[in-house]
Amino acid sequence: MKIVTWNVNSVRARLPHVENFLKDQQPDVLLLQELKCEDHAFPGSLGDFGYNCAVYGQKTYNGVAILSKHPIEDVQKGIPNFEDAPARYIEAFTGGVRVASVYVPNGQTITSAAYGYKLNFLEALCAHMQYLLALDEHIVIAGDYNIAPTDEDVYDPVAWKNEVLCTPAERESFRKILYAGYTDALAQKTGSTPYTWWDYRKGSFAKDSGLRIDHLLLSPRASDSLVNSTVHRYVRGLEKASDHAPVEVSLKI
DNA sequence: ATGGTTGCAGCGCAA
Repeated sequence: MKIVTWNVNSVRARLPHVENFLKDQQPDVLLLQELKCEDHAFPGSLGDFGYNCAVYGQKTYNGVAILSKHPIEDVQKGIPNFEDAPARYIEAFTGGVRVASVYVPNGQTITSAAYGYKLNFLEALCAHMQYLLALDEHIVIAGDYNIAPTDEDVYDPVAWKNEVLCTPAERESFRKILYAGYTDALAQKTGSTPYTWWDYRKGSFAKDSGLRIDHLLLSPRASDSLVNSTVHRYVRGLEKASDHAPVEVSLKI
């Protein structure tokens, strides 16, 4: 069972890349973030590739979706018990796994209202993820968390010290989710750099100036079935690429 | 060099 998360930075602008990715990689489930379109504008062609689609769209900003080769059931849009107008969370049960596609707010700057909102969002997300653990299912909550969990996940930790994406409060929020019982599937990967996002500016990808901010968090049951995880870096190197690469886990289910 | 790039929308904002 292959599950992939990918912030596409506009699904319409990225349509050829998404189609090619589905054809080439054949994931069972593809979790998308930053659709930047409403439900009616979501490309219907993706269904033609053999995927069912659950879409929570929004005009211009945000938007998340679940694509699956398996039937999609029990769809939940938005984090329960969290008043949150932007389309940043969608959850469903598919192929024996409960999955969610989450787009955590960026946070802009530490002094902005957006930063406080980000921390509130993370608190609500953590509470809901804790609730889900009681179901004792295979669960994969994946997406753009907009947090680099440790200095190991940053190309220049000194330059990024206390910058948004790397602040102690954000990292504490992330650790709370792990302490609740989730496993960061990519955390123990060694070898090449683990980055998932490279800024469009300053030739960041060519210099591998990246951060690891896209994560797949696994419930204990899902973690026990984890076979492999990988970042599809080549996708970031394509013409007209998203600034995020797809990130994959394979589970033995 | 307080910059740089992208997407949406149609100007500045968010990232």
